Amino acid sequence: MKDGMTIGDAAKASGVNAKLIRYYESIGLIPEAGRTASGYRVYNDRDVNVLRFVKRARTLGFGIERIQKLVGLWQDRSRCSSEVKRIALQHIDELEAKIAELQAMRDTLHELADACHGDERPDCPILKDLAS
Amino acid sequence: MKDGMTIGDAAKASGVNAKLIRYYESIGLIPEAGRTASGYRVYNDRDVNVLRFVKRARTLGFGIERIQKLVGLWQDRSRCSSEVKRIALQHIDELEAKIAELQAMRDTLHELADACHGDERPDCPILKDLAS
DNA sequence: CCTTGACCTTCCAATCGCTGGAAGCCCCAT
DNA sequence: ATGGGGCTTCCAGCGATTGGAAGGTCAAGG
Repeated sequence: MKDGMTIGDAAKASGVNAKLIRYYESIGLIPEAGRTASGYRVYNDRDVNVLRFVKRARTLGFGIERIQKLVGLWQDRSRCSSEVKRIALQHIDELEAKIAELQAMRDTLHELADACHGDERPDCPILKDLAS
Repeated sequence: MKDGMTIGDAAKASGVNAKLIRYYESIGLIPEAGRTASGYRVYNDRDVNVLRFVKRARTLGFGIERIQKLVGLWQDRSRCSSEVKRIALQHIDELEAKIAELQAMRDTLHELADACHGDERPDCPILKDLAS
């Protein structure tokens, strides 16, 4: 094999660890790797690029299913960028929703914590709120 | 039983559904409920208050383990409010971290989406970024 | 009294995206 | 040939639910 690497090499080259590469294969996110005669998976630079794509997409918070679509579009030279953008905007919406949810939690807690003396006395607005 | 309700009644009264109440019991978040002769769980108003407390704490994003501590403090009349506040502040820190992470994702994606024409052409900065 | 239907019980499985471990094979260097 | 690393598979767990299946119980109506 000229271009072939083991899963460990592909892991180093892509930044996706070997365990996770196998997992991605098992769920069909990436295609089944080729094998040596003794059963070792074999990867090439193209495979590593796919892994890097996946890793970057995960970093941006995309779920596996959406990444599958994105990989498909990436490899489809006749794709419409509108399709990609649609997926991105949908994901942004979900991020916004989650952010708003967490901010609401933080704001409420912040108010409660501000109102709490935080000393040796048992009186506590935080617990009062939770018990209400 | 004067004060006893079934799990369904406790669910309605607390807003925590029956399945979840059983789950909370199974993991030890709430104590084991009493039982009727035929094996039905029995709840009283005090139990419902605990369930409401748990529900409110979940709404604020606290994890189960921390809620366990909060319930303990709530029921400990000699608690220090500082202990409660410490837990709340810790949780706020974690919320902040998560918010920042999601915002970073959103901001990056927002920039990419802005740069993407979103039309029938295949050229797409979003995919370019992911492939980089 | 019997049936019906709504409730209750337990247990098992799936979600999402990993991560860890166990048991066993392969490959290379000493 | 022996050791140690890397590879293989499979199984299990994380957190916090949710769903379903299979079966027991209860109250009301015919």
